[in-house]
Amino acid sequence: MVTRKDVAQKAGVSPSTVSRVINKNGYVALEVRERIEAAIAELNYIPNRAAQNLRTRSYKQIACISPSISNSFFSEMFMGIEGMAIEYGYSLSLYNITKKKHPYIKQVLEGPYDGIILLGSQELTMVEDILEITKKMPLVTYWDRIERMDIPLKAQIPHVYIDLKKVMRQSVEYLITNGHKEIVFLGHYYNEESNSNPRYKGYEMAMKEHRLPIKDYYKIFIEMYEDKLTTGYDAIKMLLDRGYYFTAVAASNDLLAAGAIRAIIESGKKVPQDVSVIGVDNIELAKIVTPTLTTMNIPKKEIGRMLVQQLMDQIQNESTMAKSIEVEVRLKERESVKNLIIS
Amino acid sequence: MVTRKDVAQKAGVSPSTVSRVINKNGYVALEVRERIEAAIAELNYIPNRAAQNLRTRSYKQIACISPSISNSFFSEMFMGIEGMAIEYGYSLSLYNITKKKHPYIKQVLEGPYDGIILLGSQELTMVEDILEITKKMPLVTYWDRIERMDIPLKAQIPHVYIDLKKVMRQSVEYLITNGHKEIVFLGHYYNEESNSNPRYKGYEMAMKEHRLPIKDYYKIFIEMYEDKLTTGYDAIKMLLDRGYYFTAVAASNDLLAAGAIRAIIESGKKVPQDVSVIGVDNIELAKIVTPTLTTMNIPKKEIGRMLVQQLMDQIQNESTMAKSIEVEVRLKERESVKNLIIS
DNA sequence: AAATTGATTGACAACGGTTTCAAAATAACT
DNA sequence: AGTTATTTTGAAACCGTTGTCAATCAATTT
Repeated sequence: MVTRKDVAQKAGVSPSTVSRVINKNGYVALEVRERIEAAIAELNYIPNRAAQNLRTRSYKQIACISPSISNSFFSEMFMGIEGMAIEYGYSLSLYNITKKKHPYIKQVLEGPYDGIILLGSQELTMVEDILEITKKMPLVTYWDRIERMDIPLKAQIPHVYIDLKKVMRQSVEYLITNGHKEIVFLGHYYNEESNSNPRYKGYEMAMKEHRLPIKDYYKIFIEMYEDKLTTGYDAIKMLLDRGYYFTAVAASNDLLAAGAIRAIIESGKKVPQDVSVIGVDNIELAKIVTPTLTTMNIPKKEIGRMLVQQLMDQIQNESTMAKSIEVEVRLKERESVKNLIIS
Repeated sequence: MVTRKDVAQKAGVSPSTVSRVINKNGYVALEVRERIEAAIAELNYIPNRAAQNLRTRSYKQIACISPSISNSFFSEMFMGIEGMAIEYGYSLSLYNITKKKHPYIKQVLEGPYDGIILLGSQELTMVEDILEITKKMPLVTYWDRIERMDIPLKAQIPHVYIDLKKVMRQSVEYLITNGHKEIVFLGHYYNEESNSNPRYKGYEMAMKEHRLPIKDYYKIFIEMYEDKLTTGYDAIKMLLDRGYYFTAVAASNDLLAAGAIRAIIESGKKVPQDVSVIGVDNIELAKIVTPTLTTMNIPKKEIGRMLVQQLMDQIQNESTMAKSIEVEVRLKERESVKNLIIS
């Protein structure tokens, strides 16, 4: 292995001077710098990263713990994270957590990282684990569940979030504005009762505000798993088979919405002519589906960037204050919602 | 920061002994071991990874360079890679390369990695870069382009691959077996002439073998970009608009196939009743699309695992022989192909 | 009882850098 | 010419481990 010493010898200087050239700090005579650079090139010298890490007490790496990245929601967010991290000179390790196991906490804490970004879905991760990490290493999360935690706990975990209730409410209000009255909520199931389900609350709020009754069959709660992509399909198909009437489906994510569309089309109806569908997330799929999906765009890249910024804040300034940053969501209009008023 | 020294002091032993406990090697009296373990727990001691890396000259990390991981083809492969890497006790850094830039080579070579896995699509990466890396660090690739390189070059780059020609041929033969004769090839465009286009070659071979004429409008070549998800749609739509006749579309990946389906449905025809569509890849999308897509399943997870195995081979045994491993592809039947013979 | 073996420990030399400090050389001012 | 800044360098301490080696001590064999 070629070391700094070899370079120094070849260039006829001391190792210290070579360091100065590598790190571009301190004074180095032009002539000497060139000689050293030549030696570096000639020897194909690459500084030993482990030694640098040891000496500088920093790894220039952050770990990202994420649910299955096959889910394009998270992969897009990851892209945002990566882009921003690179701007800060950091690279990223990725840990996918799946349903079965998560010994990741130990691995990550013992790993060569300066900080951790946790993307959480559902209940895959435990609060205690997070709090444990927080004590040992800078951490920031994007974690659905955090919204449902109590204030003191929330205050301990830096996070970037979107207001799910608000999002769902906007989504449903858009449908209402377009003349829809019979709107099915196709959403996530939470272990707790539905009144702690922010998505449903948003739906409920929009409906109530506009004095629209919520019939029983409007309420569909689904357990989302990575491997169950057709749950939205199944649910809406059942509704249609039983002859229930509705003019729109407000899904709490695009996957469910896509399933709904498929069920509707298969039943012989048309989207959006007969039934409108709206989603949340705006994942790639939304552009591919027929018809293309109107949805609430969650700015995943942007969230990724903010996560990194907040983490860097902690790493660089040792600021202990756990920040909470809300990201706004906007409607992305496409083809899957019909305006019942104009026509 | 808590170091091994602190632990040693607390436990009343020498640092060396603490090391023995951590690494579980050498002799340590039971009683002493317990004392040390207690001290470790109490002090919340975590071994400094940089020091370990430096000392052992290994990072226990590998870098994965991949095209946009939003593409579920690659994210699935990544999942396979990650799973296998963990079994070997390694973790993964992920670098997404995009169209614009790739200064990744330098970054990765200077990074804390024991090896590199390169997932390549199209021409994003340059052969010279790869060869440069090969000289400095264990590397293994899954890279479409490698199949089109000349033998001596190929022999220098360890890789796992699928035979694109064979795959496409199987796909088309399946259509033919199902009674299709007028089959449109909807495939990738390569810079070179089509006779070095393995996908097209496979199509051509199947058609010729069965004495089926290839009409001009059967041949569609498309430049695939991440951001152009609708190119398959556009192409087939044009064909339909102009009134060309065909009973099936053999697409060279699922994205193109999905676009084709959408175009066909929009034109008022049905899939597979009027036109059959077959894809290649078997990405998640294939299950979601309506109708679900019959496609050639590329075992992405499996490829990922083999990539890691081959890399570990290099890392551990210093075996310099660049291996070439072919992975077999199988048909995954779903709903998008109609059997014209039975009906 | 002496000698051999095995278990158990600590001292110490790396590993390959960064960074502080002081010395030496050069340039800039009185 | 003498003094004071400013560049330019190398020596040396240190980062926190691993792993070799020899020393110690108890157990076993001759």
